Amino acid sequence: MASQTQRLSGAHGRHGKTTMALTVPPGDPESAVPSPVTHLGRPTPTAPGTAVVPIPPVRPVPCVQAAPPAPPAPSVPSVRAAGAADPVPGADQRPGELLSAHQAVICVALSSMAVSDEHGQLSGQGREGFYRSGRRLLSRCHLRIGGREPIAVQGGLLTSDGARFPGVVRTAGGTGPDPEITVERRRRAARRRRRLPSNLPSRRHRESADDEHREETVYRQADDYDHGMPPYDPSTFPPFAVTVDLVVLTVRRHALCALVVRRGESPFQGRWALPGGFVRADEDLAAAAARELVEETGLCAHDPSAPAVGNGAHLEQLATYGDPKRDPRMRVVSVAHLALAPDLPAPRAGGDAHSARWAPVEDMLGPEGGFGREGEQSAPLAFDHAQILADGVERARSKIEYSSLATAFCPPEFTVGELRRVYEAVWGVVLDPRNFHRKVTGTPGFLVPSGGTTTRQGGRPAQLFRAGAATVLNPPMLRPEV
Amino acid sequence: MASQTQRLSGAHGRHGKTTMALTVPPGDPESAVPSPVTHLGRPTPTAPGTAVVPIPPVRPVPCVQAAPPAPPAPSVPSVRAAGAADPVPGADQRPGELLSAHQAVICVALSSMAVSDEHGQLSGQGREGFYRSGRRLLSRCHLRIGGREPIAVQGGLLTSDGARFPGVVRTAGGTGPDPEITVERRRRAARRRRRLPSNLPSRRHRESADDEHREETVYRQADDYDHGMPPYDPSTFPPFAVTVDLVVLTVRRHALCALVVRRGESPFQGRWALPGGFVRADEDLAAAAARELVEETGLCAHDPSAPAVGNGAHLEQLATYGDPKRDPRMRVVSVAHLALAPDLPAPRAGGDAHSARWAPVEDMLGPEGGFGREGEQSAPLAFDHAQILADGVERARSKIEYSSLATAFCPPEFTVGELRRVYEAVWGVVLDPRNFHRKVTGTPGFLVPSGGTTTRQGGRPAQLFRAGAATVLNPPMLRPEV
DNA sequence: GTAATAGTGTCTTTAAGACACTATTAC
DNA sequence: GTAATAGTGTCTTAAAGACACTATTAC
Repeated sequence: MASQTQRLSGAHGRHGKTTMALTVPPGDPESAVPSPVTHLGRPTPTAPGTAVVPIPPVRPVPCVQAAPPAPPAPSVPSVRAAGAADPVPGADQRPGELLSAHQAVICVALSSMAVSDEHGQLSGQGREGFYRSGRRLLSRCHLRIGGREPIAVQGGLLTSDGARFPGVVRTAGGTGPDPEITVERRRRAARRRRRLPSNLPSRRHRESADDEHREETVYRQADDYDHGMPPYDPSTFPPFAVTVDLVVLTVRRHALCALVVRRGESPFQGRWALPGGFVRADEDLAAAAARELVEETGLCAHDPSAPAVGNGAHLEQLATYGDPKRDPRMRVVSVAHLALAPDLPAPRAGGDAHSARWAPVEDMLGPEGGFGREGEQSAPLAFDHAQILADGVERARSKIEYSSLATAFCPPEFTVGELRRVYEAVWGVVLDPRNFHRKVTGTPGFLVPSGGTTTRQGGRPAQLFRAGAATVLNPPMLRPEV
Repeated sequence: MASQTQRLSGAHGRHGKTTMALTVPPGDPESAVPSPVTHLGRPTPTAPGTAVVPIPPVRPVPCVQAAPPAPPAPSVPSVRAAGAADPVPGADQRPGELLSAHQAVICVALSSMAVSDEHGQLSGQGREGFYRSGRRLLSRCHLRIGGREPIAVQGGLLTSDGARFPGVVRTAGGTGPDPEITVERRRRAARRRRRLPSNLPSRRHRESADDEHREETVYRQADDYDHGMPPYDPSTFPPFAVTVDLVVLTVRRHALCALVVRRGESPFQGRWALPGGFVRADEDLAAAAARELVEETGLCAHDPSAPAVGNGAHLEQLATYGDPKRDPRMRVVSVAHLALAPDLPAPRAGGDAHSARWAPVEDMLGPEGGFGREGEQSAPLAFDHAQILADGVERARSKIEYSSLATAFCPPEFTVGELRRVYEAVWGVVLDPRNFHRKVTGTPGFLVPSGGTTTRQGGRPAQLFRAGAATVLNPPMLRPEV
């Protein structure tokens, strides 16, 4: 491994200028050879224009040289600020020793940059801090509270121009496991339009800002934290991905079916899954679900305030699933939505018949995923999608009891018998046609006659209806015992 | 402004070694002066050990020197890989010219680092790429599809050791606004335990991995995107913060009340808000809600599978709110939960009576937030919390119709009259005591007599009951018309 | 005693469950 | 004709609404 020595920058450019740069050997003949991967900094100590230094042991990070001139300290009420270049207790700073660039942690967003030690903590020691346009904007403010300096707990970049330096202070008589005061310095560069998520939930704060920075110090009493919970600062919010998953239900051939797509990649490669995708940066959750619905089925979700018209589908939020282990790759929180659609010709999914289908929910929710029709074995759904599907089916089953949502499974015009078959398919029961007819035609606003009749189901011509303005069924449609 | 010239690194350390380092003038006397902010690289061209270079115009980033020796290209099926050091068309690479360190964008996590241009895009040009232990792990693979090179669209670091280089290819006859094929190279460093979120939702992929890297190329046909939607790659998932908000309801003095806390900071400083907080990295959503509930009220949420025992509160997920503008600071998706609690002595909230209280929901859900008792004006709740509260109240109102959840508002032992007053407070109606008594005592499993009696409500001694095993009420408790 | 709540019983009304019967089509 | 579905009407039963009446306590 080349990890014990590293070639670092310091290559001299034109005009004798020196720059922060990763070293690349000049004129390497292999550089013109087609190669998809360029390894930089391999151990070639004899290459011209480069130099190799051993990696310093570990943190703390020593300061390269003395600190540059500094502006006067911003006034912080009730806090005495010590010099930033004060040697931090416990830090074996050895001035003059150089820091390995790859030993340090450097965090940047756009044309700003933050440098911390290898553990990702910003303590303000050495060169750590936040840089922009060549100026260190955020560095540590030394605080003394009652003559004591807080013990640094964790440092972190909040955004591209904001950082957080928390610490804790123990008073002399403290005996419990928790420190009595938590102190945070929050610093951010001014002159940015973007607001910072610096201190979302804390309750007390004091502020001090000068022309170039905004700085806040937050004090938390230990009794803010009950039951011995360790102080947790929410501004170090962990990275989440937010997705929407869709439970799209329809009634096909007297069976309740759900739309599933086949996964092309691991994990769960080849398994069926619910359709879904990531929520975009400026997209509402419902909009993301509607977009996915359009992409997968071509259905437009109609506004829930308007009655069902056209071939719009009903779409509502179902529940949110956020088990930390639900996706083995990363933390994904999925906001599941439920869509109820009339019988559609066929799933689209890029024209690939193997990648999407309507699957009877009965086949997917049995023990161990059950078996499909014609004996085709169907593995359980990917991720926790079986649970999401089960929750969606149960929501649909209960919701058609007390709402007029069953019409969302029907075409714009339908007969009483067709609506009854929807109830029978969703609930998995048989209903008395005469009592059902009395119920639905006797509930005001549930169905409105459209005038026509049809014999598409055979038998005597049946009246055609449209969904009425009523959305709730009171008294509800009673679901028979199983 | 000092932005036109920058002091850059190149300070010589001991032993003549040179390192990538941000410049700090040696031995600056002011460095020992107490100062909370250290500005680095201020325009002091005469400072020893430093050099100043003008910022190069803009991107593309020129390569400093020629590329180092490169390993053989990993085999990628159906793709012809060109050399990474090939001059990229359109890049006015001027070897020998030095790059301003602050012109470049550097993205790093832990002891890895990625370097891109100032626009945050990783194109593989120049020194751009992903570095770890001094080796460039991720760089651009030049692809040619049908003799054409994809047009780079966007580059981005996926995680600390994974990057993505998408591009699009137009065929000769393409006329529509969308490119016909989207190509992505996804590269990640091997030998890390952490799984990568490289390609969550795409369906087709081919892979090639060597010992040091994992690389994937993803092709998407244009017909994957319906209705002229632009290609959107979900692996560039935007940063979301995920929180839980709590609608904690109780019945106090014949009124349905919710727990609210006063915000100490902007936005909505001084306004009341629902309690809540960030979901931790390895925490389930329900666990986060239960933790917040304990922190705010001291109540333990009991397992929903077990019947109500002790002073545990009922806790269930309510809905998720993710409007992009719901928090002016950043994108926050909040998973709201509903908790039903018996009447508690007082909110805790660090002992500060001004920072938390039980507020009647009637006062908060009226038009414009309404007014509190005793004429105290109460501003509308912060953020979209009024909507969340309204949804939570409606959930509670409907759920006690068909479930035994109303007992969650009661102490462990309660009388029929106390339970009736819960229904009356939640629904805001008056119920006939005799019919109510017949209903609740006649529903099997709803109430079980505990044997004792009480006269705490005055009048004739009333039997004490506990909540029974039944969770659903069938037929439901009918809610009178308003 | 009054006033309050607790509890039982009766009558009425609503609406669901069960089912007999007729109507209209396809074949 | 048979077989299917569509639709109406009747009887029974479950359960809610309304309310008279008694029971037991505090004061």
